[in-house]
Amino acid sequence: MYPDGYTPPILTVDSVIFQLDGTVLSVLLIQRSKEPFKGAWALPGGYNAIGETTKEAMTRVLKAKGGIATKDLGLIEQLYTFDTVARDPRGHAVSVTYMGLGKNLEPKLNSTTQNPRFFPVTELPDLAYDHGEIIKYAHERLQAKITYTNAIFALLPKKFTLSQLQTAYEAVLCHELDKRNFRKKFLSLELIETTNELNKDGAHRPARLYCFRNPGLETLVRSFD
Amino acid sequence: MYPDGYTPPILTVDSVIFQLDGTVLSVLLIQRSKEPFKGAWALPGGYNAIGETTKEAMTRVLKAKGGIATKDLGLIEQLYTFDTVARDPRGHAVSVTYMGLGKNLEPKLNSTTQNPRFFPVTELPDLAYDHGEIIKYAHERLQAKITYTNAIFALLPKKFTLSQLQTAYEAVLCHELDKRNFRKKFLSLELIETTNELNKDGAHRPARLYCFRNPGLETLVRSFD
DNA sequence: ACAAAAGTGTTAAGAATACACCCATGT
DNA sequence: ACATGGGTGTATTCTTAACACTTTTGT
Repeated sequence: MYPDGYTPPILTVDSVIFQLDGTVLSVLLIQRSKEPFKGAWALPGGYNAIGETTKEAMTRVLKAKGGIATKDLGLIEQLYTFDTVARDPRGHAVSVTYMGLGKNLEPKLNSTTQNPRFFPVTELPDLAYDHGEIIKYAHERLQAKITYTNAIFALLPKKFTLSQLQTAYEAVLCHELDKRNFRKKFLSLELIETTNELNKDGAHRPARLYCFRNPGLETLVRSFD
Repeated sequence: MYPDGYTPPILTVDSVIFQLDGTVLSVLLIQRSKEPFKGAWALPGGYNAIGETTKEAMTRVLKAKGGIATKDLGLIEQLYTFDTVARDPRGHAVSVTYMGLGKNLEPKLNSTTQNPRFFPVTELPDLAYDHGEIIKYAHERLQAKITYTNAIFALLPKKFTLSQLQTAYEAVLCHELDKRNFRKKFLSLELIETTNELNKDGAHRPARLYCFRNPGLETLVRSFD
């Protein structure tokens, strides 16, 4: 099977799935059904077997344990590979982590899902393994990513108001932005354009809807914030 | 050994070691002594066995095949994990890659080194596997890294002139910078301070030597370039 | 009429860019 | 004296940051 005398460590994948819930950034967690850390909350993750890419394993595991289909995510990115020998009490496991961004995700429950639920990043329960560290790392990466790319699109509906856009930035960055400066700056980047539709949703002036010019990830000409 | 019916892929590590040779950025390659790709140039890399962290494996392999001690590197960073199932013709291998930065590295040859040599990044030979892609990725990461951190320190001697510093930036970024603007900007970041020593090295005015205030990696207050 | 969010401009400070000459040394 | 790289300043443009009121709608 393997070359002479070589035995590899276990390979696992873990996913950090973010979405916006109202004005806060949330992350998908599952509740472990087995030891170790039985009953504790954790990132959806599992084994990566030979013949399967890490992304395939991530897709399979995310569906099975978290009830989320990878194709419903707007952006997926490999984050980091965690491999402290001691991180899994069962033995040496190397975990390749991915970050996924989506919107209005609703875990579809089935016989293998493990109580998937979105938690605000500011109110996380106690977490299994080193998953708290992984989420922190993912959040920092996301904060950086939205300042030099248009990655925010993956957290928003196709058509959105400037207020929604600003709220998304504020949710990820965890601080407030000045409305006039935000709009001026963002519009000057020429990433979005107005549709001529209006969003009438309350007892106030309707808001214009915008959409991104290009569907994919782009690097900004001037970084943001 | 493993949980029920689970067999992991092979785990390998590969290192992209950069240093400056005069005014160009160079990368360490070895010449493969076995199939596949026998005789071709490649990044120093090898198996990562159970019980060994990826960083430990990287250290061991870099010494064995490349003749370079990890402790001689000024900065080491995990880059990305490459795992296209087809990337290694022998079968499914997942490679965790690291980037290392050093200065005046001289491979120490021994019975296991495989003809290690530094090649300018602009003049690479044909490379085994997907190592050309990996080097390109590492180079881009390094370019980004020196614009928002003081990572350049790892490519320079402890004391250096502003011209050496500028040359290092130019070598990594592959484009020229304006001398006056470079100096004004870099000094305003307050990362370096003057020693009162001079570098007398030729038939011209001696240059002041500077050093970094802090020994470790720092994020810049304003990003560079 | 009131509540609620949408939308809008100006000024001042700071940062980036473009650009050319004198200085100190060795030969 | 000349060749070589070291060292320096200013003017212009662009970017950021601070800041408050009017508009449009539903109730």
